[in-house]
Amino acid sequence: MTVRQDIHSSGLPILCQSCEARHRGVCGALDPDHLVGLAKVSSRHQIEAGVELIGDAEAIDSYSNVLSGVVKLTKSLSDGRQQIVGLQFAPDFLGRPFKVESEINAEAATAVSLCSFPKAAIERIMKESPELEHRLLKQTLNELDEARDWMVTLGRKTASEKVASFLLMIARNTDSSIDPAARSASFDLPLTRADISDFLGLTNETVSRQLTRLRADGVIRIENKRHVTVDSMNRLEQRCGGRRARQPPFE
Amino acid sequence: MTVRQDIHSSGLPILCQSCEARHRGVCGALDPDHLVGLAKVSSRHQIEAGVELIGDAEAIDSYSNVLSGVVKLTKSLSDGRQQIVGLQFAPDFLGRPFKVESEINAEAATAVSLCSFPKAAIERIMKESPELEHRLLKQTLNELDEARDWMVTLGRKTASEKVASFLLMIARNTDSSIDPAARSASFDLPLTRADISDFLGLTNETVSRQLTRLRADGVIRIENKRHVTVDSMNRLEQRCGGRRARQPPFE
DNA sequence: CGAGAGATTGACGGACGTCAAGTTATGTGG
DNA sequence: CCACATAACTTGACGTCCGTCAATCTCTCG
Repeated sequence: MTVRQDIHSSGLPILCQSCEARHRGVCGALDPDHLVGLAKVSSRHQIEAGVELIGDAEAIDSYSNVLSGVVKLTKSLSDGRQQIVGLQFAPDFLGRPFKVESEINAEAATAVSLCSFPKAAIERIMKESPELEHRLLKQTLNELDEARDWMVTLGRKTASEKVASFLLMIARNTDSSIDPAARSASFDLPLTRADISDFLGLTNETVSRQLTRLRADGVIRIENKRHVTVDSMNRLEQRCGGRRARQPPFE
Repeated sequence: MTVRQDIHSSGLPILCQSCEARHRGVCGALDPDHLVGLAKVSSRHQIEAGVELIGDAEAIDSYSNVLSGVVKLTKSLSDGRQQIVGLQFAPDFLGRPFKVESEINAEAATAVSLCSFPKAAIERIMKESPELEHRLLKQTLNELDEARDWMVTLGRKTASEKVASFLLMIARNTDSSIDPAARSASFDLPLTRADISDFLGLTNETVSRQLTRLRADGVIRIENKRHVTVDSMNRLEQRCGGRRARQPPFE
C-alpha cells in the first residue's frame, strides 16, 4: 500500500510531516526531492509483538525505519541456544546494507510500527546522496559502540550486574529520555524474562531471581510483572559494575 | 616523521606503491590526488607488542591503517576486569571517526606496523570523497557483524566451544587466508593465554585446560606454547557449536 | 645459571544452570 | 460469573561448569 500525500502543503509528503525519523533518523539526510521520491514507494505497517520481520538466511528486499516499539535482533546456534545481539528503538534504521542475505533474525519484541522502503530505492538514493551514507555510518558506529559495551557485560559481569545494566539501558531508552539526567525513572519492560535472559546470556530463572533481589533491596519496584520503577538511578548505576575511571594522576 | 616519496614514478607516492591498504583497505577509495595529499602527512611506525596505541578517555588526534600484526581493542571495568572487544588485522582502519574521545583502549597484541594520518586530514578528505565514507561504512558494518557473532560466543557458548571458535577465527585471519577452503591450518597465536581469556570472557586457567583438552583429543597440536596446527578444520568446526542450519522445509 | 613471565595442572568452592513445582495473569467458553 | 487452559513468572533443591587459589613447569633473556 502506498499512502496518499499532498506535496503542496509544504513540499513534504504528508506521510513524513510528523515523522520522527525525518529529524533524528536517516530521513533527515534527504533533500525534499529525494524524500518525495522515497515517500511514494514507502509504506507504514503496524506489527504485533512476536512477529518475525527478517528471517535468518532470508533474502533482504526492504529496509525500514522503526517508528515506535522495540525490535530485537537475534542469532541462534543449531541446538536452539539463542542470543539477542541488539535492540532497535525509534528512529533506528533496520536492515543490513550491501548484503543480499541476512545472517540475523529480527522480531518485534513489542507492538511495532515501521516505515518500509524497497531495497532498490534506498540504494539508488544512497548513490546520489552522500549525506545518507554519512547518517548510516554514524548510526552503524553507534551500534558498534553499543555492541562492544554489551560484550563487556556478557563476558565480564556477574548475573546481578547484567540485570542492573539491562534495566539501566532500558530506562535510558524510554520515557526517561525526556530528561537524561533524571534521578528516577518508570517504564514498561519491552522484553519478557526469557528475552531478557537471551539478551544477557542467562536463564530466565536467574533473571527472575536477580529482579526479586533488586526489589528486595529496594532498588526497584515492580507492578504487574512488567512495569518497573527506579527511585534512585544512582543506586541502580552502582550495581552495574562501573566503567574504569581515569587513572589517578600519580601512579 | 614523514617518509620521502617520488610522485613521478607512477603518480603514486612511493610509500603507497606496495601498500596492501591501497587495495583492500580504505586507501583504495582515494583518487591519486587525495592519495598524494594524504601521503605527505602520513607516517609509518613499527610498534612492539604490549604498547598502548590509544588510551581510554584520551583525545584522538590521528587515525591509522594496520599494515601488519594484530591490534587488540579492550574495555575495562573499574575493578580491573577486562574484555577484548575486537581484534584488528591488516588492512583494517584503526580509530573512531566523529568522536573527540575514545571509550576504548587499543594495544599492540603482537609487533605491529601502522600507517598513521592526522585526524584532520582524514576528515577533510572524507568531506570531499564519498567513496572514502563508503569504504568506512562497509568496514564498520563488517566489524558490527563480527561483534555480534562474538556476542553469541560470549553469551551462549561453553568454555570449550569458545576456545575452539577462537582458534577457528585466528586460523581464518592468518596464513590460511591464502586458501579459505583449506582443510588444515598452521599459525602462531597472536595472543597470550591471558589475552585469549579476556577475549572469551574466561580465565587463563580455563583457556589453558581447554587447549590441552583439544590437544589430548587430537584436534590440534601445539609447539612452543604459541604455534598451533590444525589437521582437520572440520573437526575443529564441529567443536564450535554450529550456527543454526536452515529449518527443514516441512515443519 | 638464575630471574621472571607465561603456561600448566590440581584441589576446592561458588555462581549459575537444570529440573521441577507452584503462583499469577489473561483469555476462552460454558 | 465461574471453570478451565495457557503462558509468563517465581521459588526451591540440587548439580556442574568454571573461577579461585596455589604449586609446579617451561621458556626466554640477562
